[in-house]
Amino acid sequence: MTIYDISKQAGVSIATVSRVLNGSANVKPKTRKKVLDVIEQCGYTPNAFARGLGLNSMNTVGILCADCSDLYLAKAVYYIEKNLRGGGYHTVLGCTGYQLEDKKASLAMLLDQRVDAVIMVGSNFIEAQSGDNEYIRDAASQVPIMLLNADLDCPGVYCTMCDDFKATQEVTLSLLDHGIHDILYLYNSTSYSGIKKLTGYQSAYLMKDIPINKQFQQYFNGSHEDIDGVCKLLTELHKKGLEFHAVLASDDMLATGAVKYAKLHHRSIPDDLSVIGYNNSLLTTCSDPEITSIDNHLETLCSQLVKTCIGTLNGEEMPQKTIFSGELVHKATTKLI
Amino acid sequence: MTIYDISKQAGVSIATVSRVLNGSANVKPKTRKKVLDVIEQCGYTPNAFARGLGLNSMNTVGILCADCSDLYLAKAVYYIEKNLRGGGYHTVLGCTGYQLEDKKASLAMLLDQRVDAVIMVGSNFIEAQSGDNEYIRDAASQVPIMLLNADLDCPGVYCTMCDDFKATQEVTLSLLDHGIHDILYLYNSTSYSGIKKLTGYQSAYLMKDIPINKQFQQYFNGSHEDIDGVCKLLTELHKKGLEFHAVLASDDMLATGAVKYAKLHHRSIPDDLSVIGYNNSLLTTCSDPEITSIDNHLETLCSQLVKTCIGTLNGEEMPQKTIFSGELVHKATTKLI
DNA sequence: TTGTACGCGTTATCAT
DNA sequence: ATGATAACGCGTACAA
Repeated sequence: MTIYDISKQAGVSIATVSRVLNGSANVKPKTRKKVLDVIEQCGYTPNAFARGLGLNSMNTVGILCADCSDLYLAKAVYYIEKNLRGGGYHTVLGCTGYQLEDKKASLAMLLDQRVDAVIMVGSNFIEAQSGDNEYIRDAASQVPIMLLNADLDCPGVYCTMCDDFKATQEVTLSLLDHGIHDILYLYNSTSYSGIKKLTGYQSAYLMKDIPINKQFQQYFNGSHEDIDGVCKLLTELHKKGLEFHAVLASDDMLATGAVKYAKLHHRSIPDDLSVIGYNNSLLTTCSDPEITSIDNHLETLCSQLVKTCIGTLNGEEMPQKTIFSGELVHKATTKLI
Repeated sequence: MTIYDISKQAGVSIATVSRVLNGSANVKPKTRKKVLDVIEQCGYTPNAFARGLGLNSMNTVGILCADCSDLYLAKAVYYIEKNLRGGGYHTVLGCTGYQLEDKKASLAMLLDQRVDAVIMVGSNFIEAQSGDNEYIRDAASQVPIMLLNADLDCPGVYCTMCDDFKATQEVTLSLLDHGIHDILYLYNSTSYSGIKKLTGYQSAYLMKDIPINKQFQQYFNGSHEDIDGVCKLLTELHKKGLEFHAVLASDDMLATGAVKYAKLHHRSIPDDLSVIGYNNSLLTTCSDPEITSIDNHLETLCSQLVKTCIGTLNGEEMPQKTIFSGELVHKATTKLI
């Protein structure tokens, strides 16, 4: 069933059918109705490939994320897809994993597929070595690239992020002000935003002129679901004699591990130990006590990102960087005001 | 940059370029090299739309799920996408929500986009009223439809699922055998597999000739993340005087709520109360104690589903139904063998 | 082994 | 307001 079949049955030319299909004004109401009737009756749908060939677009945006089964990334994908759909765009998804070569390959696949734009979700897409981001710059010369929670200065690259630095800085300051100076910072990512969070923590110490103990910055090198591993790490530190009265984690999973550790060693939360997570995800309410966590307003970020994306595709001038603030959500693992 | 440009620069016809591109055997090695060099040098990529138009396929499969931020569905999407990519297919994602009309619209979008097949993830896609599944049957006449954890008898529809009935039946039997007769069954879905799980529970009572108390079948009508709501529901039942010494949940989130309830009311797990979840997700290890849960081998299901999908697309004869067994994974909320 | 020419189903540009 | 026709870029049957 093609546009020709419709045109014949309706007794008009394909041009007229096309006009009806695309809502062109220049078509007599009576003709329009006739054509629409035939279309309805035949259950005709325009061929998307032919349309794509002609317009050089299938209204499709690619989403890249390392692992869409990750609690946080999954939510991001969800919000982004929803907003894209609302804007009339299809979403093609690629989970790249954390290896650079795989990221490159996935991005190349999307470009081959002629997506209109690419959205890269998660700061892990920006590598520490500037040269390793070259493939993103290259891609940006072909289609707009949108980054969520990452930063890359380059024409065609648009960044939407939460000010993670400020968020951890403020929380750390607050803890220090309450007399808790031995804050263990627990992190599992050295990505762009991972580093931002860490430096936020460090800067608070600098501001208060309190010396930083490197022992208090602990990198957890395990899977994103290995809560027990986190518990073990803290237990080791504990046994080594490291004293800490707060755990600030770059991730709710890590914070959950900290709560487990506290229970295992009968340390009372929040009196003896405060725990603060990041993302304010479902995990914060699974734990007992529920975990205080930094919320980076993911839904807002995603909504704004897609607005910027669609705006750009419409040829509008859009901001290269959009930055929101995080917010500490108090629950039961802290006794701060 | 088109195939014409390449053909000119290489001094051959577009047919030869096309042959090189598609790995046709009938091309002289020397010619092939020359063409490949030009392609390499120009960074040429075939236009996917034109290719799609000619072949009537862009090697794209649509995934539909109600909510890809749901822990379980996200994992499914992850595995499926991975397998599809491995098989050379692109993935377009649609989150439909739980409303029938939205599901219909999403499916229609995918068909308009001319995907090669559609994968519907989650039993919530099969409605209780048979007529409400008509849109799926219609779609199946156009492209193969793959169902994960759902069942629909219809040509062109392929089902891959876990035997949820057997899984809950066996667990319930085991509890009954251990003398626990007051098992609260907690569920939040009346989908195909939701019903299967429930009837598995019921059938165990029938087999043992133990009367069923309807009070023990509790439907939780809340959000998929409302752990506190679950806790409240159980508290209410408790206060009403309903006695139960086990909670069998259709979902780990519900089980997490049950653990919370137990703590709140100082009921010891597993001595006074056993708790069993479903899906064996991350949530089972977030709780303290860790939750015994039924694992339905999602990764295996997804891998098999994609095999069936790709096989079908290759014109091979594939089984209409593939059924795997679930497995109880013992953790700390049960004392069964 | 290679080249020519047509078809795929649209959109868009001109005429009329 | 409508129609004829040329792109769009590729795959492929057929010819050479």
